[in-house]
Amino acid sequence: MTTSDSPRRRGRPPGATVAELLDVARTTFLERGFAGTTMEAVAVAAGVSKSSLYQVYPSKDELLRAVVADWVDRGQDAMRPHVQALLSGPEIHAALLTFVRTLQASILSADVLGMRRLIASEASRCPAVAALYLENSWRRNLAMLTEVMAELNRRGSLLAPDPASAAEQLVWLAVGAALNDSDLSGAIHPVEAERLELVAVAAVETFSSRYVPQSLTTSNRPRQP
Amino acid sequence: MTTSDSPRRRGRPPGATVAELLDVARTTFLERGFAGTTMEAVAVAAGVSKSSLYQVYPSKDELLRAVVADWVDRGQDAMRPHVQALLSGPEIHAALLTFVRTLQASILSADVLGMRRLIASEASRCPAVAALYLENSWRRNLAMLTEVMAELNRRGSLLAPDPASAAEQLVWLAVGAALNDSDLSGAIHPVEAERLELVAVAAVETFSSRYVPQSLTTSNRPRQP
DNA sequence: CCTACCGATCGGTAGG
DNA sequence: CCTACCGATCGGTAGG
Repeated sequence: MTTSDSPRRRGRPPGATVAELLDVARTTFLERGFAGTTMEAVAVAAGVSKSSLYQVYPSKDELLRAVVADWVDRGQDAMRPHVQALLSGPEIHAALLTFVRTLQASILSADVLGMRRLIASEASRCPAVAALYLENSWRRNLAMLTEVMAELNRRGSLLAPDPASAAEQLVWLAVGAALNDSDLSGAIHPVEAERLELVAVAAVETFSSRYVPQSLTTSNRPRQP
Repeated sequence: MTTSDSPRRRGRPPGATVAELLDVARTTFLERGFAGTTMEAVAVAAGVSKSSLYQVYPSKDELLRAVVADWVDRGQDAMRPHVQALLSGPEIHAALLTFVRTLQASILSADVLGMRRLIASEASRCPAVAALYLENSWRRNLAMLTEVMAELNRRGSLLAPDPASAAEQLVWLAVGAALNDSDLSGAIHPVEAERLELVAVAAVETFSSRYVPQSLTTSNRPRQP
């Protein structure tokens, strides 16, 4: 009843608890899925009571939303340096291949695939959560890549009058098949590295055929595939 | 007690009921999702008792499996004529564009997107169901397209030493972005036809840059995109 | 005796 | 912060 109770005697600081809560919740969601995760399990794993958990996140859906928002936030700029690297390489073909490999490693990591599945599985029930990811992560990164495509176009390294289309094509050439396999598989089975590398090379080859000016390809790439 | 009771007085023939059951179940799953669908709702909608439903499908998972198996089965050859049409067209560029449009219309139809979401949402819990779709529908159609790519290669209409890679690239250029949007959206919102057509044209353009021999493109397609 | 079906209800669990 | 508990729901089953 009194307000004079010392706050420090009642558990950990809320700030630390919130971060820990989101981490524990994310892990549990990834391991057991949304439906398979109980609020009690999250509370126990985080070392708090169910009541406390509900005081911070008034519903299971709100907890999911917070987990996704936090995750999107923390990964906000993870892709930027790799996209920017496309501008610094002396040779466009090699830079593209490096970028595609990085793109594959990022999008097809167990963590990202798991979050993607979690989000997709609840997309019909929680459209706002899915939209959060689609807008603030996927489209944000795609816009970043589009910007760089436009800059490469200005420099004459690419002939891509529609940089947004070029960016999308590169992404889907690079990860479409593997992403589909993941979405339609039970387990997160990392694609074999060997096959992935073949896909990466083929993606860059096809992308270059369309967008890299002949003058740049002939000198660096044998004409016969 | 007597065996002279006429069987026809006791309910519909099981065969007809099974087909109706699967249809009702599929519709309900698509409308409410797997978790949102109760066995009772399916039974009621089909006009049978829950007990009867359980006698045919001993569990909800088995019902899902049967729905997917039936759906995959019935759509088994839907793609074949469109893939084959790639061989009969006099001009490869036009044939490719027609095919890509058909591919988009098929994969991005409300029905197929809905089933895909249903399957993907339960993929971690029912890997066998997801595998059923991945193998007997997705990969089957892709193998069909690969065969045709190989034939086009033999005829000299394409220069695709790796027809499987070419087939995959065409598919992902055509539907990657839209499929991703659908997987990460709450509702089945058909992509705007205008944007989809732009994607189709761009997909064929990029695919052709890599795989259609120069001799075939220069005569039919203006060099400047 | 059998098959197909129904009304009723159980045990167990989840969010809150 | 915890224990105890609620109203509701659902997959699956048994008696007739």
